Amino acid sequence: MTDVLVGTDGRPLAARGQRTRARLLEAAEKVFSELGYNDASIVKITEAAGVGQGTFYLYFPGKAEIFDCLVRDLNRRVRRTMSEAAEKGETRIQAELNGFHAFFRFTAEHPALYRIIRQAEFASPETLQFHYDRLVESYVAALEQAMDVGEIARRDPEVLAWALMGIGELIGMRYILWAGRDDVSQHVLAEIERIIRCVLEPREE
Amino acid sequence: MTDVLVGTDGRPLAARGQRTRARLLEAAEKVFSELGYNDASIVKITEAAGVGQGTFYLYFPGKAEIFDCLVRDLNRRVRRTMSEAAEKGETRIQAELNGFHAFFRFTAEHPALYRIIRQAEFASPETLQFHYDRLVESYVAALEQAMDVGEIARRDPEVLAWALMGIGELIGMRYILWAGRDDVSQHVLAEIERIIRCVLEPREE
Amino acid sequence: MTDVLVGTDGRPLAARGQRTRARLLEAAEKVFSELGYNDASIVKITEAAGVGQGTFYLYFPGKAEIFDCLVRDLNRRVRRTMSEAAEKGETRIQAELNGFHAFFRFTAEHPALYRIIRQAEFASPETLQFHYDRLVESYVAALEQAMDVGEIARRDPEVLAWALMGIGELIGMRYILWAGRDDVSQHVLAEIERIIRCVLEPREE
Amino acid sequence: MTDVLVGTDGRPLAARGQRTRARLLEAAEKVFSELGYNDASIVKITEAAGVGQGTFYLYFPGKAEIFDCLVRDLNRRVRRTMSEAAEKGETRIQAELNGFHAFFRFTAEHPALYRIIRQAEFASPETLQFHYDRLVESYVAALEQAMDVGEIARRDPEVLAWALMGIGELIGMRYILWAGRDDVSQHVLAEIERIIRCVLEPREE
DNA sequence: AATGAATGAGAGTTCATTCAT
DNA sequence: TATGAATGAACTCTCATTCAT
Repeated sequence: MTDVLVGTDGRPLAARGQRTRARLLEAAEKVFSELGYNDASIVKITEAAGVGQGTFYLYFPGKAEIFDCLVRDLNRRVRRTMSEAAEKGETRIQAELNGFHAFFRFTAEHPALYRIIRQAEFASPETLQFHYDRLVESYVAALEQAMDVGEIARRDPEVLAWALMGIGELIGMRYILWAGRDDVSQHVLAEIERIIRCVLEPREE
Repeated sequence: MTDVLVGTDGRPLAARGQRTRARLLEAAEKVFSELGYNDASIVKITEAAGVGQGTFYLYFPGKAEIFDCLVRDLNRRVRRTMSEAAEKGETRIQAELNGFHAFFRFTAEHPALYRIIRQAEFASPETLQFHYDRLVESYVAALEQAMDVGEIARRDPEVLAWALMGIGELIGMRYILWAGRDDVSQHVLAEIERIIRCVLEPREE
Repeated sequence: MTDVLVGTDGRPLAARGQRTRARLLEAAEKVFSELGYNDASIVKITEAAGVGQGTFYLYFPGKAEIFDCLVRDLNRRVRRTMSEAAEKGETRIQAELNGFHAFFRFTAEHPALYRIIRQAEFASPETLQFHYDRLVESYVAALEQAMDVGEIARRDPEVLAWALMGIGELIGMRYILWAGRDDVSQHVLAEIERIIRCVLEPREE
Repeated sequence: MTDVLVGTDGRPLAARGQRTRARLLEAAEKVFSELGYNDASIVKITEAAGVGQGTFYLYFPGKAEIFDCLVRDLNRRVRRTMSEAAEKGETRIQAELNGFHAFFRFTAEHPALYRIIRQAEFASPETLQFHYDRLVESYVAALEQAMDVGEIARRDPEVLAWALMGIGELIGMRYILWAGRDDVSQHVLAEIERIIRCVLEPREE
């Protein structure tokens, strides 16, 4: 049930058009993640994609729109990756830990997600909110379910979701992006696990 | 024991000069926080400060430098605010909770800190790291001390510090910045407190 | 066997591009010669060429480069003009005199060459040297040949070349540029001829 | 019979003022000769002179005026130097040769003369003409006198003067300025002497 | 479906000059 | 007599976007 792809003029894209569009998106991820939103330029994207400057505007109305498109795409992928990893967890807590780990690996493979997102604040605020909101949505659904069956402590699931995302985000930033690593170390992973367990495990209070 | 302020030419500033420099910094905070690093321009800053364009360059070599200056300034202030609040806590955990709350209030008063920092990734990466590193430093010192006296659970203090900062950052972003509020609600504050307590309280494992 | 013209991006120019480039060069000659290197500005050049400001940078990386290009172009033309004129001389001395005269006429038609060159000292020293060196080169070749066959007095051809150029330069400046004339008067031409003859004619010493 | 020095306001200068003015002129010669007219700036001149920016305008109405003043000053000095050297010549031709040599030495000591003059074309055209005209004047007087007594060949003294200046100018530029030397080599000097002799010596034609 | 030449608003920056002190 | 903070016009250059081909 994939949406049908259309060009700027609203008409659906033939096979060739779809390929060009895909090339542009791929180039955009590369350029945006290397240069950031502002220093990325249409020329650089089209050059990286190997198409003419004007061609860009056949597929995207402008810089902001291809950026949005890219972020939504990355968001979809990170959520799919996380939920797939979570499904393999036997307990709900294990599932969350798996999701966390999947998030770190995705971050390592797509530094773009980070680098881009963090400057979307002004470039495209709705997109930034969209990104976080969708992640929270996924989290909340899983957390509520686990709370209902008593596998994790009962709290406001939304606040909890934002807190967990915050942990993931700064740990990923510090120990993957800035460390230039492919994954967080076993040590950090273990520490994170202990923290997450403390937060989630039900306990007599 | 304040550093002596100097102009671009290296000469110390007279009273009038110091006032102008302060006006520029104030204007810069406003402009950067409203428009973001990239859309902020020297003209806009000087207009907001009510000085001529050329005047800017008597005090700062360029946009990047006034940005750095501003971030360092805000960083100093947020850390001071947090540690002052922490000092009033009777237990160490209470101290951390106070610090968190102070952080939220500072965020509400200086949305600039957030909005600006989050997009410094490309504009001024060292400044971004400087900001987080100094915050972590402060955290780590306090956490280690508390661990030593057994007031909080023993963990890797650095990982813990990043995790706590992550929580503070996204909660502040969601419940203050995006909510346009002056403080987080009692409810959110209470939830956060429970989470922080879980993370910090020593327990038999 | 003309070099293929390329734009700033390194790609060869289509017909339309070549026309625009030529318009810019023509405009640059006009603007540079009227205003001088320093007071000439890209805006003025593009206005004179009837193109947008940005267009300039599709063809030249900057002011210095279009200047260089122009000087090299003029240099090529003045040397061609001089050597064509020289070829019609029956004796070698007559050839040199013809060359001189051609130089004066060229000067009258392209005051730019003068006005521009004389202030390239700081703006573009290599270009200044290039101009004189190539002229000297042409002179030296001709003078050496004539010395070999004994048609002119034997001397250090390089020193002689610089001396002759000096004569041509200041005479052209004084009696054409400053006089605002199309050519030097018969009288001045005759005087110059006598001087040149003295310098070149072989004599028993 | 020195002119009385006045400030911008027209009032004559006291001893202190004269010293400041002299310091400014000295600094200007240095800055102009190193940087050229256009890249020289008032700030640089006042810094080099060790005075405040505003002080400049107490002595000179602007950049163009101090430039003029400097050129006139240098012109006076080069002419004095040349005529003093010439006076020591026993024959008139020897006198001219001495003058030439003095000119080369002056050039070596004051590269400013050259570097500055060559770009005065647009910055201050009258000053450029003034410079050459005064030099020609000196030449013409000497040449006419020598022609009258038959020591040198009779020609149009003005054309001859310009030709001689041209020789001196380009030789000086090439063999002193560009060569970065203190004087022209013996070889070049000898060659120049032969050329000058050819031009000046009376001969049966 | 694709091109790339052309545009012009707006960016950061410099500097001759003024003027209150 | 001397200062240096302040100015603003003008500069070079970039880039998202348009449009004729």
